[in-house]
Amino acid sequence: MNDWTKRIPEKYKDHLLKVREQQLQIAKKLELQKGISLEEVQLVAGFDTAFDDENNIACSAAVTVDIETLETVEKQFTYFKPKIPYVPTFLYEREGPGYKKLFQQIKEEPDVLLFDGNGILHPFGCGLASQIGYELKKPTIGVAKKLLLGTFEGPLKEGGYSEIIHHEQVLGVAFQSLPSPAKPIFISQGNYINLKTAVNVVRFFTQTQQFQKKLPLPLFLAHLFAKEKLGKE
DNA sequence: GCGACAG
DNA sequence: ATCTTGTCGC
Repeated sequence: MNDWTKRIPEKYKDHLLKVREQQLQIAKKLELQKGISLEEVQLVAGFDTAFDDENNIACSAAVTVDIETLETVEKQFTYFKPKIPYVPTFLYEREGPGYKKLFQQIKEEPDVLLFDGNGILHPFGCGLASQIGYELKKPTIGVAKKLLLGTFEGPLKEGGYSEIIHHEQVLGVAFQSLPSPAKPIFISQGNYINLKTAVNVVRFFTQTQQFQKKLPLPLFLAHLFAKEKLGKE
């Protein structure tokens, strides 16, 4: 049995243990069977955050891309002060405030939101993407660069994928978006979307470009934009 | 038994 | 996440 409470700083323990309860409650209410279908997806927004610990400031950015034309239709950003440090399994507590503020600034309603991190691929079934999808009532997908938990059959060939299993449950998919030396990315459902659609959306945005990228285009662009607005090209 | 641990 | 040079491979 893993103990995910051991790395919680004493200072934040009271608060984070309450958040843990919320995660467990939200996990039960997620819509993961039906939700949006690929045909209904037109605008996809990628969200990412860059940090400047020196000045205790962070910048969250969102870039919305049209799935048909691959054109950027909107870019937004906002600054905010992180309230807690990064604690494994509580990423939402650190980056969530920036995303909620940012979402309100978006004018053209996206159909799907992509986040750096996990959805249900989380020890309590409720990662960053799921928590936000629940609060905003929007279809969301989590895309992580490192595996938080679970196992999958590898090695993967370029373009190949494999289910991520944990406690005999399929919690996501490992997808080899780039050739061999590179590690795969880990896709999981946030809310209001099924795994198949989530994987198709991410795959689409990593392959339909002239230059292959590890992360789906909206996330790649949001990452650049957030860093740019923090003055750290 | 200890430790792993999204960004 | 972020700090950063050289270095390996196609």
